[in-house]
Amino acid sequence: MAVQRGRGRAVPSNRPTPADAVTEPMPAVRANGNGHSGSGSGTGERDRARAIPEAAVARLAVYLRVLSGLAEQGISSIASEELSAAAGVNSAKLRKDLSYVGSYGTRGVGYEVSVLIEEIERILGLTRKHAVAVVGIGNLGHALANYGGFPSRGFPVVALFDVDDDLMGVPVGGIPVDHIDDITRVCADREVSIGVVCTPPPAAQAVCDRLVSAGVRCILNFAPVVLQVPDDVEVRKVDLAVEMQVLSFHVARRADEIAVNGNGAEVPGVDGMVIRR
Amino acid sequence: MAVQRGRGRAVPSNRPTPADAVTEPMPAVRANGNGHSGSGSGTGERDRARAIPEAAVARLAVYLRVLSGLAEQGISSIASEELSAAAGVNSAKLRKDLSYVGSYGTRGVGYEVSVLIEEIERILGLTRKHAVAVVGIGNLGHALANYGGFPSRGFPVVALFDVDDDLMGVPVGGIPVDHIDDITRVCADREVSIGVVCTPPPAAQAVCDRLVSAGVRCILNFAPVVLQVPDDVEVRKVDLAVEMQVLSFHVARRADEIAVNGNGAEVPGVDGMVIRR
DNA sequence: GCGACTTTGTGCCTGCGTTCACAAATGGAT
DNA sequence: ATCCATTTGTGAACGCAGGCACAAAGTCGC
Repeated sequence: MAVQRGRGRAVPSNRPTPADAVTEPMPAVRANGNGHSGSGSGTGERDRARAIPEAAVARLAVYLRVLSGLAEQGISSIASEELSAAAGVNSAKLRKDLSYVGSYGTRGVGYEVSVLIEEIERILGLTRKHAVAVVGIGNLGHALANYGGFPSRGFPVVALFDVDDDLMGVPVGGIPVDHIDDITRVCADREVSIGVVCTPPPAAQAVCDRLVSAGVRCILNFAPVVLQVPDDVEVRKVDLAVEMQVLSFHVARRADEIAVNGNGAEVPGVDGMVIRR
Repeated sequence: MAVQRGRGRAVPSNRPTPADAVTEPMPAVRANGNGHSGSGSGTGERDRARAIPEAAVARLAVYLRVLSGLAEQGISSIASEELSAAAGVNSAKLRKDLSYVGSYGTRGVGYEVSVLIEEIERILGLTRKHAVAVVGIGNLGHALANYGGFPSRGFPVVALFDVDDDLMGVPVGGIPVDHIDDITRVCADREVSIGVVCTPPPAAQAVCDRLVSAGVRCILNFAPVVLQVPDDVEVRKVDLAVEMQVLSFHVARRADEIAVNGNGAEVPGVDGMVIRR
């Protein structure tokens, strides 16, 4: 998509760069004030180089999907430039991301699709299946239970929970709904490793607590509340209202800019990106 | 953890400060948050205070929800410390985020809930409603059409589209489904400003293109593909598979850590990346 | 009216993630 | 066998975001 960012930096950046910054050895106590949500993890300690940036992990998942598509098309080899375009990222970033996984490219040639798929799956822990439990079988819960994208990617939905007596035993997407009170037993029996919270906001924290005490250590939260969990539990949050509001912000910003530009002299020297339309 | 980070700063290297370095504070032109579509943009332009970091915008939406809850409980005033705890962030970060909105706090007291709600809504552009169109009325589309969280927050769903003839005219969540071929007319009539893509992957790009040519400038994409759009269109992506895979990564990492710790012998020197399997 | 106390707003520092740019590695051509 | 074209892998620079700590600013009690 275009965006010719050709000569990005106009003018040989003066900016002498105060290189002097001989910053001290740096104590590096690595506090980690926590701050769950997001990477949480941290827990510095002897974390050594193992650290793959959270953002990179998310992109690896995207690369993986693109690669799967390529494999289906019978493409067996690809260069970073092309792969990065398909994934919508900068090629240098792609190469660096892949370097976290290992060195599986061939200079002058590119990467072998099958190898990359294998290695990324290994890093993402997709070599084994992760049983998923969905809690809260409302609109969204229904949709997720029926969502084909999960099982096909190694995330079989093995349990559904709710409190509504009318739902008990009713199969949704092939799985009968269990009562939330049985969550501990059922999760243990079916070896659930990921819990998905789709309950109304007021119930979310309680449900989360029960999942945690049932041994679930990874939670995907769709409820618009901030879940409090122990340090060893990983929470990812998908908040539709927030997504919409961020879009709303951009609508508003855009409207403002148009108002400004429409009025008067446009600032010169703008590097493209004018937006007007 | 603990790690009392008491009086940390031990004599910071007294940088002589080469006066020249008077580099402006630089507001930073914040454009297009969502990854791709780089558009590095040139360094700060004269972009008044309108530059709010994307991450801060997302958090403002969270604060807003918390504040709404407080208002319902009849709480009229709150300090940053308490509000930040409820939102799950550091209090300094909260104050900084709010400072992007303006100075509406009272030192020694805190913030008035109603004022904050009003100002955040203003910044996020929530003072006017944003009509939403959902394309692809499958499991997820159904769920979204019925999702009560949207209308109640200023995002009325006003149109539904699909290609399935059996769905035409069928009301879902009170709105009859229209054919995708009518998208331009319907979107114009109902002044749709946000499009939500819930189609199968192969159809997503085409649907996106049609939304764009229908004048929609903000898109929320649930399809697992990277949408290509013009620079003036804002796309946010929610990718369930990626979320799951990130969780999977953490499951794997955790398992490794336990294995390593349990074993003891940690490979020395190796470039980290232990993981082997 | 004044001093003690509380809480905001923000300058500064630190660290992370992104990008640049180039050396190293490899295949193919001569 | 050597050279050239190509593409990877990564050291280093850069810029943004996060967090601390403190001055400013306001409240409350006396």
